[in-house]
Amino acid sequence: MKTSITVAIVEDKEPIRQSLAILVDGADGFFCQATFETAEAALDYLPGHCVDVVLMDIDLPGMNGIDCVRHLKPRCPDTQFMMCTMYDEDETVFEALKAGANSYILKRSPPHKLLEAITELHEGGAPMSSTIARKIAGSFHVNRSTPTELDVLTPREREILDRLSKGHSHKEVAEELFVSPTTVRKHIFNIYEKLQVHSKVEAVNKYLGRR
Amino acid sequence: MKTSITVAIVEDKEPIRQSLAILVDGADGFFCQATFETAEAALDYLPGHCVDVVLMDIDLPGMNGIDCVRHLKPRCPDTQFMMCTMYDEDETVFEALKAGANSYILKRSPPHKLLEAITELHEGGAPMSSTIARKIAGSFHVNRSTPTELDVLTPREREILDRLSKGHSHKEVAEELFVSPTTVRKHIFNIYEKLQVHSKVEAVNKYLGRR
DNA sequence: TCATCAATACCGCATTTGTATGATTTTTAA
DNA sequence: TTAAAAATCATACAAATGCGGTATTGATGA
Repeated sequence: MKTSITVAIVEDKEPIRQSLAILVDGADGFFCQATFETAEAALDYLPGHCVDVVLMDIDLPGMNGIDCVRHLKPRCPDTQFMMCTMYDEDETVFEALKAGANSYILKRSPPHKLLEAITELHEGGAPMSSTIARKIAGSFHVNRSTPTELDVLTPREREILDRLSKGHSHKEVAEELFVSPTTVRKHIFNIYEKLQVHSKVEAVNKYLGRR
Repeated sequence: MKTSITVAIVEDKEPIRQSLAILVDGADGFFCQATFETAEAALDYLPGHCVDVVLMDIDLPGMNGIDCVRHLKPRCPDTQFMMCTMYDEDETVFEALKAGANSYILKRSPPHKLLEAITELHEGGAPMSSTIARKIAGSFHVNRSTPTELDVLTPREREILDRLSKGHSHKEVAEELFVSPTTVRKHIFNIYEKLQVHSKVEAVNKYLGRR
């Protein structure tokens, strides 16, 4: 037989905590090992009894759920933390991820979705409510509206500039592209002429559109 | 009746393109409106005939799928782009998201998962293969411009770094601050130590909060 | 077909930069 | 008041960079 996924719940509101515990314990393959009303109580118990998955409310009395994760994650690196909350404000989401949460689910999700998410989380995924996922993906999106200035560069030149922008040296770029360092230098020289700059930092600034 | 989700496929390898098209067209509620072998062909057609969802391979001959998305997204802002590829290297994933992709699915995903993902994408989600989602969530945990990292710098060091970020040379900074070039170099060396970098571009990237 | 451009490559020189060591003077904090 | 941190300057060397010229090959286009 396969062992159950052990779960802990941190949630201050009695009825919600109860129904979550019942949901988890009632399902096949899940075991609700502990529930806590406060972040402090969880901090006290969990480091010695690491569970597979923690469902963490954010809006708790005293220490909030995000800070609780921040403290717990280093001490229970194998435990997966699922933020489980009402709100989906940008800042809260990103703070939670920075703190070490692996998943962010809105409480309005239907029960079967929650169980699915716990399983997915335990199997190495990072389940997110769809609006959350969209926020996260969108946070990477940069509108690098080609300021026509970069259009004068050849594809090769752009590739080299891109690597320079990552902090690579002439030699490193040469090795990455399997060409000689002198070739790279020549390309860079051409890039400088086209962009009217005289150093890497200036070129990279133009490339990344920061003025 | 509800209208079908219109889909376009960009994939150079014939058999994969075919089976994707058949999969999509054969399923209820989906309509494969167009397929392309190259990014260039997609760039030519799509801006005039925006579809709901584009399945985009990354490893294409000529322009790659990421650059293709970069060009298409601004012109088809309502179209959702799903990267659909073999590999899951960090850089590729983040580049795709920066370019405007909303979803990133590995080709090894089973067919029914792919259809589910298309639906989820169309409904406002951002479906990711689990390993990808974990990468993305994790990227917030470790990096992201950490204001705390710059806190270790002294005000003077920050001032110097700020001028470096504008593309000024050691000597120029020295003149601006009325100190000797060697002093500036000493400061820069200390900055590098604190930020754990070895070049101006890397330091400036950290200063301006890139990865 | 010829001209142009992109990509490759080499040589060389002066300057800038990265790294290291050491020292003096302010400023700040304990 | 004393110790620690910050800012200043010097010297030195090796590596990286910026700038100039030149040249071959392949692709593109007029």
